[in-house]
Amino acid sequence: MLTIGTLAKRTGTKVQTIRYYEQIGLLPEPGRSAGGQRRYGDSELDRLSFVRHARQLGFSLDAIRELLDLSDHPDKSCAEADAIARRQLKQVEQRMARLEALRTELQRMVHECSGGHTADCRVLEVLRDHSECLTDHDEIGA
Amino acid sequence: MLTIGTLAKRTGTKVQTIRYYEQIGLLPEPGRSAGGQRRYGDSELDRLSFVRHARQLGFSLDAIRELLDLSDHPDKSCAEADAIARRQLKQVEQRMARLEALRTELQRMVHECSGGHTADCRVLEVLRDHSECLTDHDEIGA
DNA sequence: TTTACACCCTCTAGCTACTGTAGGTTCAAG
DNA sequence: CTTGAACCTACAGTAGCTAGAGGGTGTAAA
Repeated sequence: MLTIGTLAKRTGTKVQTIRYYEQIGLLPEPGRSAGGQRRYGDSELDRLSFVRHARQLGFSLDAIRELLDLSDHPDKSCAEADAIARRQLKQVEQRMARLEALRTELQRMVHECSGGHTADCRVLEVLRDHSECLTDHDEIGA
Repeated sequence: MLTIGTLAKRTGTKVQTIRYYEQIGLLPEPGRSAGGQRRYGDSELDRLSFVRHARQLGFSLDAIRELLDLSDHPDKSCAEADAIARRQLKQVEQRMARLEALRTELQRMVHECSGGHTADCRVLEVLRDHSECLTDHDEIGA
């Protein structure tokens, strides 16, 4: 039987995060000690590891909920899990493409800056004049 | 004199977002019509364009605040603006490296999935077994 | 002039995925 | 039996918006 702190250490999660996952129903309510403290077994350890690993791969908590549900029903078709993973892959690829454009523009800004006064700063100039920009006007926060 | 809606359209920003920027002090309080509606001029248009462009490049609102301040003081040294941009570039490069690792693992998951039942799903299996994983145990959400 | 309707106003709450704090209780070692 | 680390609940805060309620304004046509 593990305490919440031990579980946290084993999975690289903060204690609060574990309680949060329980609160939003991602982890089941665990057993308690006589004094009311949470006590975990191996199944909870596995489940939390699954969640953390999926988070590290960038899956949203909603996606993880679906994946957990699929994992709990071994007879269901694999297609759904596959679709979720493909969706995630696509998102990652889109983000990478977007970041690459950003990197290019940032590099340009930085390389062209000569280091004088802000009046002639290339960095600020580029930010001021959107017309020189390579990236377009759509989504922020890729 | 522009209404907030016009300003929003011209800069590709939502009306609410403009009011939000004003609220957190990123944009100055504009003049008002007799009836109390916001009216903007060209300087506000420029300032908002600057903000949006910087946001598109992934700068945080705090970083943008600094950049705006530098932009308002043409005699200051350019070094600070340069440092902010370099910091941002570094962050973008880190995120890209991280996403590349994710992409690799996601591709592996997806390619190895044969499409049967979830019991044998490669996607779920990889998530379950962290030891097969190439990415390490640190930050989430790169 | 009235009326229609798009647009504007403030205020508040909600989103994701946590993280931190306050004020108190439990557990295990010594 | 005492100490101190670890636990408990409950609530507030983070970034950067976004959405909704409930009402007021501005302008153009009838």
